[in-house]
Amino acid sequence: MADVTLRDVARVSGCSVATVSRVLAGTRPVGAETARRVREAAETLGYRPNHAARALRSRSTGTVGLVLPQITNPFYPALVRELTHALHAGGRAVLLADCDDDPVAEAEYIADLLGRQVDALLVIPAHEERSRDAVTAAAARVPLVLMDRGCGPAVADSVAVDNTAGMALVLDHLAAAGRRRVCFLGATGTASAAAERRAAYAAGAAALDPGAPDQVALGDFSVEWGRAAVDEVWAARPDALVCANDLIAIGALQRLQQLGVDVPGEVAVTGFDDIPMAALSAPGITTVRQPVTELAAEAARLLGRRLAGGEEGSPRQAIRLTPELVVRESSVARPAGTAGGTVPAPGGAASLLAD
Amino acid sequence: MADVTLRDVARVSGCSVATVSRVLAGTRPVGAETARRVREAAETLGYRPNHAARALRSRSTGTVGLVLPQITNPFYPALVRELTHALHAGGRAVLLADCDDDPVAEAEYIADLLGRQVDALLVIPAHEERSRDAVTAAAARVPLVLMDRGCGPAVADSVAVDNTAGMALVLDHLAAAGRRRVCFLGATGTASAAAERRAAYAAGAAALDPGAPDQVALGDFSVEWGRAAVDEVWAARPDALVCANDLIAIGALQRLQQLGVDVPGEVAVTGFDDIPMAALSAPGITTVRQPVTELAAEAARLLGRRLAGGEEGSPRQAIRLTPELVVRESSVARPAGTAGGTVPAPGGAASLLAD
DNA sequence: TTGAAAGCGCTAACAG
DNA sequence: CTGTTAGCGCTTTCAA
Repeated sequence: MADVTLRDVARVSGCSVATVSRVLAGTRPVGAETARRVREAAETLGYRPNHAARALRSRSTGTVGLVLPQITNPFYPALVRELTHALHAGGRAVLLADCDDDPVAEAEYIADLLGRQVDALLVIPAHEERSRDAVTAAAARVPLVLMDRGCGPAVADSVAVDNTAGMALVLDHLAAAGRRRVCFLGATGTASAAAERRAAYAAGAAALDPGAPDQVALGDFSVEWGRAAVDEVWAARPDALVCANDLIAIGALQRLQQLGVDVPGEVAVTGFDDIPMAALSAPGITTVRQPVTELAAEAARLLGRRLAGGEEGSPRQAIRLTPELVVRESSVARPAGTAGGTVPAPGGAASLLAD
Repeated sequence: MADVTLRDVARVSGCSVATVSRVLAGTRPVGAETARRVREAAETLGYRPNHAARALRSRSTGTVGLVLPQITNPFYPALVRELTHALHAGGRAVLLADCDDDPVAEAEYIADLLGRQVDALLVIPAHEERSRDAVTAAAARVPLVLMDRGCGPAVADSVAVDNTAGMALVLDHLAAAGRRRVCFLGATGTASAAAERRAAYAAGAAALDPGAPDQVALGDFSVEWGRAAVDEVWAARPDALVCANDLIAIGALQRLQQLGVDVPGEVAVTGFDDIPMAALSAPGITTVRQPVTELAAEAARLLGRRLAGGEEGSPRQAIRLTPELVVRESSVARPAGTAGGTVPAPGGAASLLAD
């Protein structure tokens, strides 16, 4: 029951601790027979390496810190899931810190994680500017990958969705569906999601309607703002509301339903991110799905490369992954035959189970 | 830049490493002047304790493992948030493992976390029976607290919501609103949320309607089941659907709207948990809010007590916290004056911000 | 291919 | 109150 150490395994298998270490770590060639005996002894004794000792000696804890602005942001749980799986697959454990959207707390968590000898850091910065110092300092000490949001140019390797491509998918879809009077319900600020989606809308909407780039209402990424934004733009009688994320779209949809407006008949509504709620609202929301699994895989890969070494001098990488359009009922009128009674197919909706 | 060790601090402050250790850890009284010099030296050198070395020596990593069935379960992000905050407040870091509802993966993660010398474990078991062996074994090695779900009697300390009290809140509310033909849309299985809520419904519903305890449809905790369940019970023309969780309630609501049924006019719908989506659906769903902050605080407190020691022999504690009823539009007809046009007050809905 | 030995940075006896 | 000393369990030279 008590902890079995390398010495115990060495004694039982009749060789030295050094040999046992080599067998178990596979760092150097060891005689086949010896190796077998060692492995057998380790097995029967139930040997478990002591990571603290290993870390002290080898200066590597096999641990990665994950710093988030807010785990309750509905886009993050799926990302955290994929990240932990990708990192665990590489034999690493994940230390989680939720900084509650506070850059000061974020800096403290980062310092604490560095003190705990994390091998690397994965950070979704809480703030475009105010996270920069802490992130830059941390990036000088360990490999660090930024995710989802930016934090100034070339501060560290980064992985994020291609917001411009995503917005283009939405606009193409709306154009193909014959929508012409388009409005954008977005968010203020310089954060990448807000700024890039805004800019991509402005760039792409002119092709639909010369006046569209000016039909813009800016607030924050919330349901409340989505509700309020409808009232700001409804007088222009748009036939499509392009929302900068799914929460805004949900709010817009609620307000439209309250006003008795037919969606998608009178107006189409689109979101961005594909959070679980986008599939569950009625009508389901057409949105841009972030490639969460690929985002996580890329982040893990970048970390792995830097950890493997030999990349010290290589330039920062900024990886952008192309998202996918998920078409649901909020942008496409149902075929006439299925108007009543049938359950709408929740297009590719992930099944949510909970208790 | 290079790592500063206790020796460096000792040399600069002119005393022994032991003294420095004492000052910084506060384990023993140290002369005021010496302490000052040590602290000053540590400060100017930028000393950061090496947690790996500390862990190796003191057999305590200051780290707690958190093992979850599925972070994407919409009830867990808020719980994870509160747990990490509560534990960080106690100076502990959190190692996160998401086992994807697989008890085998769960056992592996638990073993890995133990190998990493976590001081304690917080486990939301993936399965009532199949998680038991791994949990029991782990509980023999470190303090372990079970959360949210059960895992056999007296396996470890546990913290969960009082499902019986929660269901009683719902039934009282419906009775006061004059509802009499009540149906339960629940889940099969022996997991505590399913079984306890089912039993509490059966016990409480008889007071409303002698036939109500038999008006039960059982599936799983999903939106899909919520939709299907309506069709199973609708023939009985209930005036209230009591759902075992919010996802079932969301599905039920969707199906009812599709059938053109007025909610809450013809039928009231209630949920359980108060996940974010419950506030965002239209109408908002009346539900039982789990006391997430208190749940987390209790779990942290139990862990702290066991870690402080002196409790080795004390019996397992099973703490049940009383939830709160959150009344929204799905169970209460709007006052006549506010029927049209105004934005519904999203009763206490947490503001969700995302990008 | 293997073993002996030297620590990694820190804490905890044990003296003084 | 403070210093000396002995390791925690492991990896990694250096010799054999």
